[in-house]
Amino acid sequence: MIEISSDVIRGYNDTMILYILRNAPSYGYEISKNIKSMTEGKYIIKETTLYSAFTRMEKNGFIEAFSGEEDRRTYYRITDAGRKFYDEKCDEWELTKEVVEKFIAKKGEISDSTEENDQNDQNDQKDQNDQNEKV
Amino acid sequence: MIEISSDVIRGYNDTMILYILRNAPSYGYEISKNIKSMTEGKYIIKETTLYSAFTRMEKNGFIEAFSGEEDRRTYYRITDAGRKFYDEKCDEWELTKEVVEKFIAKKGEISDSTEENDQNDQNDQKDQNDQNEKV
DNA sequence: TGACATTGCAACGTCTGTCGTAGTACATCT
DNA sequence: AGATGTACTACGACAGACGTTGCAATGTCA
Repeated sequence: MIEISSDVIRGYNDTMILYILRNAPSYGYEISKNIKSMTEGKYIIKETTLYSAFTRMEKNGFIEAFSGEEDRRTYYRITDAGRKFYDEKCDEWELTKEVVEKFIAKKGEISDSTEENDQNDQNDQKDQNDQNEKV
Repeated sequence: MIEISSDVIRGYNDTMILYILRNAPSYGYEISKNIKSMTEGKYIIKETTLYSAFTRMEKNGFIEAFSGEEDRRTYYRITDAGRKFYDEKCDEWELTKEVVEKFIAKKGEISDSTEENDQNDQNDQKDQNDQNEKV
């Protein structure tokens, strides 16, 4: 069973939380359940990760805390700055995906000759850099 | 200009390095140039990040160091364990992508009514969890 | 009624990958 | 001779994630 390591998801926990808060204010436990169900159990955010994300994002002005009137929960709502940050993270994700996927071998796509071609491509690009860009 | 934050790419620097070493042994400077040219300058790995990745991956048995005979460079080659680790990282990437993209708003896809529907979907799933999974 | 699970949160310390800064040494170019 | 490029190494700081613990209210089931 493949597991998502914390290093990989790092930097996107905030984005996930903000995604949920974009629709409606919520609180810790509900958000964690939402993340779990939305990913069909593939990703379960740790409690400490979640609550420390709240503290951090409140400090950064991305979310605001308020108390529920009929319960003892601490609710959070997203701010305009939070929406802006979320949008930027979405753009960043597209770029990250593009970059990382250049280094990912899709299953069934690799043959020996293909690998050799890949290597040649890399060298070609490197040589171009040496000549043109003076890296 | 969007920049890729280190938190986001964290956990994939090793994968990028291993991708290059899968084709042929290489050394620090060449690898960093390869990463830059392969991503068209969109991602430039920091020297310290690169060399600390070498140390870590050698300790983990994913790569092996050897000296170039005609130069003073330290070359690295990938091991079988390194290839296995790389393959696992590729599988993990597919899963990570699937998970993260559930929380990413694609441009032009969002309307007010759609957002409300999203919210309803989340609540439906949450309620199902409450009843079935006893989260 | 009593035991146990769930809900909801806070505090504390640790770990790890990244990165800023700095330094060394040799080569090449102008 | 000085600037720039190549090829590393060492050190320390930082930040996000997470393990652990604790605690209090509520729900559930026997």
